[in-house]
Amino acid sequence: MPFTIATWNINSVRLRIGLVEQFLGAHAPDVLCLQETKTLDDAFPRKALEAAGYAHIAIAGQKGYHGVAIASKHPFKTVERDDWCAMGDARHLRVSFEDDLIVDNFYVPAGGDEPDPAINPKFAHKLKFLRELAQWGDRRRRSDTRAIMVGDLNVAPHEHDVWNHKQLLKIVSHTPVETDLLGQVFAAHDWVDAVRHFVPLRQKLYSWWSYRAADWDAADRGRRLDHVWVTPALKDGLVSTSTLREARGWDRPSDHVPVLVTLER
DNA sequence: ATGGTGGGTACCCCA
Repeated sequence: MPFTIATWNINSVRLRIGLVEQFLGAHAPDVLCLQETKTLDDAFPRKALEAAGYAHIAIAGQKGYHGVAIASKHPFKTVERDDWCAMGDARHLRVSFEDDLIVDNFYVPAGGDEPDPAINPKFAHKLKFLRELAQWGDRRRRSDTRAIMVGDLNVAPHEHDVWNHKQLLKIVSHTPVETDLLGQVFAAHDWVDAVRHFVPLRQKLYSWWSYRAADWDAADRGRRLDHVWVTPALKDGLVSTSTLREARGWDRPSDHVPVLVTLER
């Protein structure tokens, strides 16, 4: 049975629940992982997702900032939430399914504007979060573990994950210290980039375009900040991927678009 | 070199 997972930084799930419903109606992933839900759990639009066929919902919210959620057509076996950098932020959820498939959903700190941890505490926090992720990856996992890691990792790791590699080297999300650290996270578990598995590294691909550009589509100054990684046990089952650029042009859009991966589980 | 827009919240935080 093919299984489709989607990840989407929604930038307020309450404001954009209509877009979420539209997306689910059109693409019907088995599992949708959201970031930046920006709402307390009590105010999460649970009923709308249930009505769309997603009866199983895991939420980690906080007031105003951050917040992640996982909505699923299939029941969870376990739901866990880790605290990263001992900040108490709602930036992570892990669920498993009856067949022991694991899904981790992350919202990595954006890191502010100044890429210097000595003067920018937000950037220091981001680097610490990525170092913890690399350590987390060090935990020994069985070679047959079937796990998927998704989320807004707020790092565009490769040259063609940004519109201008040379110019972005000084910009938070594409600085060498960040891309090196994300590389360590990636290597720690022998992850497979399920999107780049299908889209060659030489081809530009973005999942985020700033709200500040006058014409995001024409300027096309995007970055690929949203990722879907799988363990080697799932690699041979990878079927397809899509990054829904058109969603950036929807009415009152998120600045991120959904990224989907289909695989045989 | 600068400032641009869009969330949340409560007059300022964050992306």
